[in-house]
Amino acid sequence: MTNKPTKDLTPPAPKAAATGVRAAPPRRRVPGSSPPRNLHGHVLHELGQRIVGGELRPGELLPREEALADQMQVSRTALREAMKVLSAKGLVESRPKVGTRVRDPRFWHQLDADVLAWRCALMPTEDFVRKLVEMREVIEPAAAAAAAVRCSVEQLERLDAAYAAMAAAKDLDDWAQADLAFHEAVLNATNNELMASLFSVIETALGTFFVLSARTAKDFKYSLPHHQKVLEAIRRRQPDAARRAMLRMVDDSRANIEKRRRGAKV
Amino acid sequence: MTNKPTKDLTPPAPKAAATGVRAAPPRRRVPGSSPPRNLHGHVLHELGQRIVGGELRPGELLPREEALADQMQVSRTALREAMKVLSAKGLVESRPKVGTRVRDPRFWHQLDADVLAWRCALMPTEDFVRKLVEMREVIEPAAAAAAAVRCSVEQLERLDAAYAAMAAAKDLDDWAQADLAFHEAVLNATNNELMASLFSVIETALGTFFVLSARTAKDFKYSLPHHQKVLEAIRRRQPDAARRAMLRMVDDSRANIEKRRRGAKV
DNA sequence: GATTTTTATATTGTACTACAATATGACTGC
DNA sequence: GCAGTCATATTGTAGTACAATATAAAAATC
Repeated sequence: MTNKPTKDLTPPAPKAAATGVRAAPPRRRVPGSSPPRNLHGHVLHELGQRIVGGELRPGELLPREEALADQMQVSRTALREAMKVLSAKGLVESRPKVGTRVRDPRFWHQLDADVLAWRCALMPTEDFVRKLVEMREVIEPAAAAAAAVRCSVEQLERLDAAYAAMAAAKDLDDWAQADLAFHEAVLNATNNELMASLFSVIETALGTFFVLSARTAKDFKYSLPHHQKVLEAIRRRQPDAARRAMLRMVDDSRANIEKRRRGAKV
Repeated sequence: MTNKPTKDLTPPAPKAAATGVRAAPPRRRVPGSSPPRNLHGHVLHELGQRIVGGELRPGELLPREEALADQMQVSRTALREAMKVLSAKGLVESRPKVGTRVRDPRFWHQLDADVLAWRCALMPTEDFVRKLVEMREVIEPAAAAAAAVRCSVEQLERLDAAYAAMAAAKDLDDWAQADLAFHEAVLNATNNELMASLFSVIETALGTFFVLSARTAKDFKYSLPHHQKVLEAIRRRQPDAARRAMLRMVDDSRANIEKRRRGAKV
């Protein structure tokens, strides 16, 4: 577990110091987070993806700040601001004299939107998809039930609007956007901001599903009836019906994803 | 919604620049997070608590970095490192020329351990406790069921150890520590790190409960049988029994907290 | 020779300065 | 009245210097 200070950490950006613009790394477009326009944002993403992606392994000691800043072609100031954020997400730990170490995944803030997005930067593993689905099965039926009990008329209107947008969707992109809005509206309708903050997980799960099902883009509206049942149960203030309808939706989605996986073994 | 640059933001620390040590703010000891030893850690906590505690209101424009750094008696460098973390937690948003603004609570990362701890820095509201309990009702029964299906022998041993520590607890502190370990062990036993990351919520909920029940510290072991039922159900690989037992435990805990609240209206 | 104490040293932590980038708002011209 | 231009305030970035800290080597002591 010795350090390798000579390991290549240089980002793909081919010294674009003149323009100040850095070339985007050739990675998949991640759903949730918009590409950073700040320098420390770039550094943050770069290091975050390398750590979560496994390129930088847990326990590994990063080069010292000055060297790392040089390799990344940024100032130590910018690097440190990125490091503080990585540290806040539980990915690294810095101590004087000893250096900055990648922490064990046990300490990572797995529900953080960036961490989730970085996990999906590469094609997500079957195991990770399973875990995402499990989270959906736990969260969304409960949220639907709570929404049926407590949602306001404004929140119901937002649900209606999202459903209408899904019904009117002309392509997969439209559908994906409206679908996301629907599930976010359900979480918000619980009037529990802790529940609503779990949207990062749902968003990642749905985004992954959309990517996996992208090649068979036809029949993307197949789950519309499921959504309608959830909506109607919430409107009628029937928590149990809402829970069951949502659970059916998620289970159906899981079955669908497993079928696709078996079909076109990536 | 105009800015008030003269608003007092000076921390309680009475210019302890000579020693470098800052006086601890007279706030409640928060359960999860250890007091920061770094300067930007202090600044982070200070600003975080003020924002989450409502002293700095959403939409409000903070003083510019130089002025704020002066008021906090730290360098702009340290202040900015704290700001980046606050920004990563969704609490503030900085833009050139316009300044740093406190964001709407809708954007706060409510599941972040620090944000949760800051919400509990003041006495938590009844509403917040209700939301915490709702989260427990959703998360923990599902986790217990998943643990019954998938937990390993090592994980079961950790559960056993935590239960033994609870049974052997001599005072409320011992009990609280072991109780926390038990619930963490259940989450870990799901073998789903996303589920395990929800421990910050459980920790906050249990911590709040301990504080609320501190004055009636006798009979703190009353929930031991509940824990035993959960443990045995997991050991016997009975997910439904585990789910029901855990749900009973949480509901019992909720009833208990409501009774205390009605009794000693704070 | 083993153990404790001291010292050296490498790395992060903090402060300060200077300047670049950027978005707002006022000003100008039409 | 409206579009375009420019001044300006604030954050963003870079660089330097030094303080604090923890490891490891070295020295002193038993």
